[in-house]
Amino acid sequence: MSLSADILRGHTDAIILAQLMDGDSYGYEINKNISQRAGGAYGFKEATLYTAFKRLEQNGFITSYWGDDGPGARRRYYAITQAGICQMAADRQEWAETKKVLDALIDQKED
Amino acid sequence: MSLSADILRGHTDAIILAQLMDGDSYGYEINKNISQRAGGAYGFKEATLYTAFKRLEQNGFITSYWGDDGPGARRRYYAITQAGICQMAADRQEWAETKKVLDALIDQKED
DNA sequence: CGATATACCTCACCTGTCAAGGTATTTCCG
DNA sequence: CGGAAATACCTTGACAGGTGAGGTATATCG
Repeated sequence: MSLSADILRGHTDAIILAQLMDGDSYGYEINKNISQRAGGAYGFKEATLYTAFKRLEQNGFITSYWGDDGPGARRRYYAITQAGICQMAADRQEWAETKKVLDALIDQKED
Repeated sequence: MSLSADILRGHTDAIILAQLMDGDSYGYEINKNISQRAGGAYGFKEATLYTAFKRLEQNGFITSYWGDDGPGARRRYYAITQAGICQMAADRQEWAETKKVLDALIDQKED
């Protein structure tokens, strides 16, 4: 099953920040890691990804720099900031809360 | 904690359908029930609610009818359709999948 | 009679997603 | 060497859902 976009809306930033907790990375790689971790069930569209980077940087949650060119084209690396780490923690709490609320609302009432 | 709107986006329809599984109801009441079930952490804005009703009805997931006027103003009741019940089941599965994927991506890595 | 609660509805605006299109570099194959 | 493919980045315009602000109508209470 693949998830519809609106379902993930609002979690985009948290997902990217979580990836950057493992160390600096660049767009293509971040997206590949996300797809892999999600079991292929989900991946950002490029436009979504770069829009998110811009937003995150403007908010001070990440910084970026041009890295050494490896194989292929030049890469822009992103690093999480202190503020980004705080935001990430808040996002995790919000996700925990979301699960509680939605479980109560979409309530399976099974058994 | 109150949840930001984007987080719930995409779940609006599922939440309403879930409420209607308990029987026909009308806008104000549905919203009150939702707020209550969510422990006050969340409630739809009226505009969101009525937009959703219209969308759901156009998609054939609910039907509506004017009910007996009780106390206060006239009420429009909504009922879930067979298609709505199917949709609800699909939404629940999607929610289960969402939890899995997001838990993997936002990964707490605690202990 | 006016305030308040109930109850419904619409419109313009904002934000995030994404299809489509574009640029540049490197590698691989023939 | 030439061209295709993979890597890698970025922008634009359109679209959909949420929502602030505003509007309507009825019943109740003081």
